Amino acid sequence: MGIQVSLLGGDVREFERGTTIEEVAAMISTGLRKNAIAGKVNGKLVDLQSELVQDCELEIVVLDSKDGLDIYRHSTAHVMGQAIVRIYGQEAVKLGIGPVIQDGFYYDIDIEKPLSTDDLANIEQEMQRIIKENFSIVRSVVSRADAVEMFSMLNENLKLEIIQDLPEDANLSLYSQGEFTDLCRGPHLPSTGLIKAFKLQSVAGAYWRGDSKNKMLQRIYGTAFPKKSQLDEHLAMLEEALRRDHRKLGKELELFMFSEEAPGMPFYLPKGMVLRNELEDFARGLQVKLDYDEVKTPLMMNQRLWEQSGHWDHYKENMYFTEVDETKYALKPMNCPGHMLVYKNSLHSYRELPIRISEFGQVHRHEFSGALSGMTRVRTFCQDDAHIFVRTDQIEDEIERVIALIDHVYQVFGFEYSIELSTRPEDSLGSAELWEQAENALQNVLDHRGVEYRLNPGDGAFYGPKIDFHIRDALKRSWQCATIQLDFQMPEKFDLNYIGEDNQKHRPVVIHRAVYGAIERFMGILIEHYAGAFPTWLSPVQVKILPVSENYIDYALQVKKSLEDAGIRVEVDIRNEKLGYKMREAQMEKVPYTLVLGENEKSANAVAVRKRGEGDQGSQSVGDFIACLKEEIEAIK
RNA sequence: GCCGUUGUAGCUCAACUGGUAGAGCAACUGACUUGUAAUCAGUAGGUUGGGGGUUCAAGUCCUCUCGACGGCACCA
Repeated sequence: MGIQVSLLGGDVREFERGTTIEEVAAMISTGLRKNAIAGKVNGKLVDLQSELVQDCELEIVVLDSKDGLDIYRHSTAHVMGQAIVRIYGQEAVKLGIGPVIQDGFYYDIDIEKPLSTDDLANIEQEMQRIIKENFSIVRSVVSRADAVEMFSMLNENLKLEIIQDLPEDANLSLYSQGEFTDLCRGPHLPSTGLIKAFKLQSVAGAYWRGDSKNKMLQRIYGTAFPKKSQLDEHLAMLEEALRRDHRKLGKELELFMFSEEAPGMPFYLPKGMVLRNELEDFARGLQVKLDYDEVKTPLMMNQRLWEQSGHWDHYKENMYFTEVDETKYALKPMNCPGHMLVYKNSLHSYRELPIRISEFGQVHRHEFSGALSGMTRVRTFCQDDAHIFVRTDQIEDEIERVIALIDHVYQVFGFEYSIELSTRPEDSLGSAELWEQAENALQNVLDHRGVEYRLNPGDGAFYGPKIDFHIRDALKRSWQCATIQLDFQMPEKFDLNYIGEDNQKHRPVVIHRAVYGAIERFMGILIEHYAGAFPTWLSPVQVKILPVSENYIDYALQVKKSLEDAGIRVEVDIRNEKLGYKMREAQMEKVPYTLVLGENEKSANAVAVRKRGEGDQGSQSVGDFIACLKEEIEAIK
């Protein structure tokens, strides 16, 4: 008898048992038959050639869908594997895994010869050949024993390792195309000839199975798209990202520098310092309104403090130490212990809570050399940190307030963010009960707020679970910025208490929070976000004045004075150059407003305004210009 | 930390298989007195990241080391 297949639109149709998905697609429409590359049966992806054997829900997967694209790229990865084996020989190459990722795919291989970009061109050529040969990609199912035998013969010991970890009685699927067979769950394209546009991008080292104790393999990254135009578009996007790279812009715009004398530790140049101060002032202003009390604690404290806090046990690998007068000190990697001491400096009543102690705290963390990257991963940075001491009944309320603050700040910058809830890590402090309580509290707030978030098990801080806010940079890498952490441990370690209504001592709970996270990282992302063209309130130079010739320098300096008096950051270009030359530089420096001053302006006590990105705005009186500008700047705060 | 790549003037980059470094911009000097993205001419600028080695000869080859870059691992 037939089987009932319910299709995506809600239609239920009857087909003969054993009908393939391809046949179903063909029966629906010829267009669908042409675009179909796989099927999704009861939510599970399967090959186009697979047969329907019972009643099910069926979705025909077309190339243009997310699933379709993944399958397409996965098959491209297999073609790459095949090409590599062809070129270097079965004996020299051991294939690892070749999955699909965000914008493409990779394949990890064990091969003696270090691969270079030149080799990638060769591999691409061989891939073209395989695509041209248009092999059918055929699935077969074998027993575990058969699979072991086969991959043993091929000496594919990485594949064997994968098989070892699969259940004893598992049937494994193999995919063959021409002379090449790979262990794979699938599904795949029906044939290699369907691959149209791909590019191999880079080679990198990668530990086998992501474990640094294992051998390092070579990983080849590539990407593939159904259409050449889409591939070109993607590659153009990557180039644009490179143009926005904060390391490049930071140098060009003279925001910051690095030196061999202090790897991973940024030097702020005058213009970068302006940007940073604006960011700090903005946060400070908000925090004052929200009843935070700002403090500053020492950069360096006695080692015993870190032993007490638990950092010594859980974090010493990442800390810097020093010894003077036979006393051991540690540079602070976090601000919390300092703030605990501040809290303990006086007695607290339940009426005072929440107590919000904030600090723009400079911390030092010894990151691995290979982890460093521009401003986004550094060894010293400033956290816009705060520790909020609350009663248990105030936890959720206070976390709500912090989330609202973070949301407000990110909206000001136009950032879209994603939220992660990170739970208890392996190396953690405190009891399971307290952890559960803390995790539940965070989860409650998120659920109550109705925001989307991703669960990130085992990624919490050693003293508590956390809610992290991630922003994507120009290269689509996601960076953790804001964080909210709930901590029952530090209050214990430091024996914190407050006097309750009952005149008894009670333990407060600590909420750690940062909005920017690290100002360095936040700045890096900001630079890429704005491509260096900062909104006026953040711009290191807000107005650049260009006198048309030497004759108008006096007037230019006079206008400069007026602007400075109004609190505007202004520069005058008094160099003996043509206007076009100075204008070009002002534009390249991405200054928001350029004022051209010549005879017309001087006689009218006016300025000719050019706005970045919008061109000549005509003339305005000096007073009007200042008023407009101030209004624009104030609007943000 | 690991794998790979890489380091030449302030910046961006050249220098064939080894034959002892070159351009543009910037800087400086002078001329031009300039109206919205580069005026012309001249001058100066480098122990080729650092140490060691091979060689008659090293920017180029080997080695150690430092930094940077792409990933991996790490990221409280």
